[in-house]
Amino acid sequence: MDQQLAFAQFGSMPTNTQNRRRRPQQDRSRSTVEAIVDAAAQILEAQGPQHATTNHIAERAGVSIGTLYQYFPNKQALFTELARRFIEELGTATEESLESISMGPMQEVVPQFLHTLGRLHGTSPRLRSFLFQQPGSQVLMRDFNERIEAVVARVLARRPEFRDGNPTLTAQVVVRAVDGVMRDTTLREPERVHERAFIDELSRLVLGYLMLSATGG
Amino acid sequence: MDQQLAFAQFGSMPTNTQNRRRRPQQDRSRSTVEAIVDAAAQILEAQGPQHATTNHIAERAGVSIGTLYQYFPNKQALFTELARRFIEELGTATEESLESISMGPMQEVVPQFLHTLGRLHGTSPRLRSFLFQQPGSQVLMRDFNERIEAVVARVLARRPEFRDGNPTLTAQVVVRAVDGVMRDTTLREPERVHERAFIDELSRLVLGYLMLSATGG
Amino acid sequence: MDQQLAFAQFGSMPTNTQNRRRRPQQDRSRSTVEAIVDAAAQILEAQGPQHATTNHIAERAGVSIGTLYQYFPNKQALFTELARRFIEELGTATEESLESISMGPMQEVVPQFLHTLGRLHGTSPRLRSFLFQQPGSQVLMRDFNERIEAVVARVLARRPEFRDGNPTLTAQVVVRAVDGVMRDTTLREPERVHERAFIDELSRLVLGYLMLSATGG
Amino acid sequence: MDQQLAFAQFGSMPTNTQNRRRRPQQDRSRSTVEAIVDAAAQILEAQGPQHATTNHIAERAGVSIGTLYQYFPNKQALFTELARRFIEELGTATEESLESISMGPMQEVVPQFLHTLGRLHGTSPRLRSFLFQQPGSQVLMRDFNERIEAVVARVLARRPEFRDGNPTLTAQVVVRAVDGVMRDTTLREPERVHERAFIDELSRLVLGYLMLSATGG
DNA sequence: GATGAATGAGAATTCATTCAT
DNA sequence: GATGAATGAATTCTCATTCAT
Repeated sequence: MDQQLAFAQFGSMPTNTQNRRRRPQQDRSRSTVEAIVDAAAQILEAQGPQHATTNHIAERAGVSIGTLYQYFPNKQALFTELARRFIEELGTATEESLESISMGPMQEVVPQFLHTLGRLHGTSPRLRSFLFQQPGSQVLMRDFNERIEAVVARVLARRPEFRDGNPTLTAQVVVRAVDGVMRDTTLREPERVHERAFIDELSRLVLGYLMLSATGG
Repeated sequence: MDQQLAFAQFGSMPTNTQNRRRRPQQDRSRSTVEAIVDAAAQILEAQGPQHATTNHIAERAGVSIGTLYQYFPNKQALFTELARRFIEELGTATEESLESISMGPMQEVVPQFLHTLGRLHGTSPRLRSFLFQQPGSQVLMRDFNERIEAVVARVLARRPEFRDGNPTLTAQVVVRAVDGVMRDTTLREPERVHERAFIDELSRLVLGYLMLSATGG
Repeated sequence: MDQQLAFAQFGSMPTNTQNRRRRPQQDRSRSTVEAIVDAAAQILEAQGPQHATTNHIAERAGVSIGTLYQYFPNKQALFTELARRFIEELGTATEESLESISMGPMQEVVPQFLHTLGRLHGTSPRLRSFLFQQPGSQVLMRDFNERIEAVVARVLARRPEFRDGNPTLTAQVVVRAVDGVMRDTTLREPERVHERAFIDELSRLVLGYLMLSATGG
Repeated sequence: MDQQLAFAQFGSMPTNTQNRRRRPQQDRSRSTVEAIVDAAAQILEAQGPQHATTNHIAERAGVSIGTLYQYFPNKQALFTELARRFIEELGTATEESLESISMGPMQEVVPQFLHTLGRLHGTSPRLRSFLFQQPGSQVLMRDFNERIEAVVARVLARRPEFRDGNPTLTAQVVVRAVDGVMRDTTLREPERVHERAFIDELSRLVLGYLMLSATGG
């Protein structure tokens, strides 16, 4: 009932996290917003969109429906904020993992990266799927993917093997392909995402492609 | 308004009646069912799920709401039937394209196949996305993907290069990766799916992987 | 499924039963009406009013909905006809039983009568209750009860003990009291209606009253 | 329009919330529930079940349809609550009348009691008939009748004349017989229930039976 | 006469949103 | 700020009835 949403664990919100010195009232209302957004995320993940009614969300958040509308002009705005946070956190977490493992030999780096990605993907598959379905989440998704693709492109560009390739395009294809396999697999066979065999096979996909791309195809 | 839904062009298929309230006994009612399912598909694709109310669907189909409920016990059953048809047709079309192009050299076969897949994917992206989201479509999706993966595996197995590999696993990864890239790209940059550069890059992904897999990784 | 409705067994319809010489067509349509009315009775008794939709009735009767409307202008008319038949048959059966046992000593006559009444009451309690609830069945019910009350009054009047009483009033009270006990008991403890102890107790009720009434109260 | 339903005058009673969606927490909502239940009772009594639609009930209660559903999960639950209240109030009123008049001579007590019962019965005959028809009201009815029968049995047991009889059985028959006569008569000739002649005749029925039962039949 | 596909008014119910307290 | 009672438009679904074949 009170479990924090899993995706929230990958780090705290970066949105104006610095220099915050709030008065108690603000703290209270801050945590109210938090509670509402978390409640929405929980319900979406655990019970699906049909159950994510504003009344249900408010109840789960432990506030009245009136309070919910004090902070969000309408339901859509709540989902949009949730999407924003979700992507923000997922993006940050992904970037961090990526940066931290980027300089070893490809044969090691790739599986490590995929393993991390699997963990991130496995976190809230239904929520993720729902948010990416939302009207207007195109933009968010684009931003998110561009962010990830940019990191990957940067990582590739740093490597001598890719001096002659097109890191941007390569990154796009890699990220989307991995994303696709992960998403499908997460929804259909959630456990497999963490299995060694799965990671290895996916690594082969990426490595094969990178090798081809490195040499200019 | 009256444009036939694209996916319907791949030919009709046998009709299971599981989710049907009444089996049509006259020609008139057969085309009525068709009209209803088509209307649902059109609205879903063009306007999204929010607009796919039973009344709207009936109206678009040119029948009364009562008629709709004569053939479907509830809204969900209509969507289930739509999903069944969609997947059936998409599956058949995919299989056919695949089989017909399967024996040339890899460097030619793969782009051809991807081109076809791009066309099929581009057909009804929102509808597709919606249907795959539906409760219970897990099963349909699994069946569909297994079907495609089976054809790909069969094609691979026929090739001498893959004598030593694991065609089933390879097929799974290829199909899902391609599916993922296609899906993402279709939703975000629909035109790109048909561009030469995109197809070529995706071909590189597949070819690189296949080469690695063929030699046993 | 095809069992004739129990209430129909107490004798055939007296409505223009004589001199009938129908052509086959007429016979066929006669039995169609029969089938429809019976189907309605069966559904009402076995499944309750909620399930007695015109479509369901027609289906059970083995005819199309169109045919039903060929014979009855609307649903209400069907129920009215059913009520007419029900009461007609129940009335006739009751009268016959009553007349046939009327001249023995009271201590024997009354239990016999009550036993018969119990059998008649037990026949179709839900149907009976429903029909008597129908708008416009007031009249039918009044007629029916008056008919029964008239027979009872006649029977009483024939007896020397009641020479000084008011047989009409007495009959009214007896019939309604017995009817009330029967109805309650039939609905709540259907088996008891046929039990000796129940009949005996009810007999005491009637006999006590008749004795008081006979002597002028 | 705004006349309080007669049966409501017997005093309020404890409220069980089993069939309630939300328990009123403010005074406002308590009276809202009251208004809804009363409106249902009024419509049922005055216009019959066909007119007792949820929209009509809400309108008559002066609230929106949404408010109705805030307190009752569905229409049936509203009727169940109404039945509960009706029976509760009728039961209490009956018990009170009974207890208060129980020790005089039979010839006086019985008519008094019947007069009271007539008044209670005359209150809402259609509503009563409808409620007792409802699925699941078997239980309520059984409880109600057992309650009344228990009081009558207790009253009888206190009397020396019945020392040798079976007060429980006797009470059952008396209560059901009176109930039956009352019910029939209320529906068919509502005014008669209050007439002296009717009460006297019914008294004779009861007295005759009690005399027979007292002496052991 | 019979059929059954089609109709559509109307009923139940939901849920995002408002607003008096 | 917070509450929760109230709102009512919108949605799903039913079923008596019609009518072309």
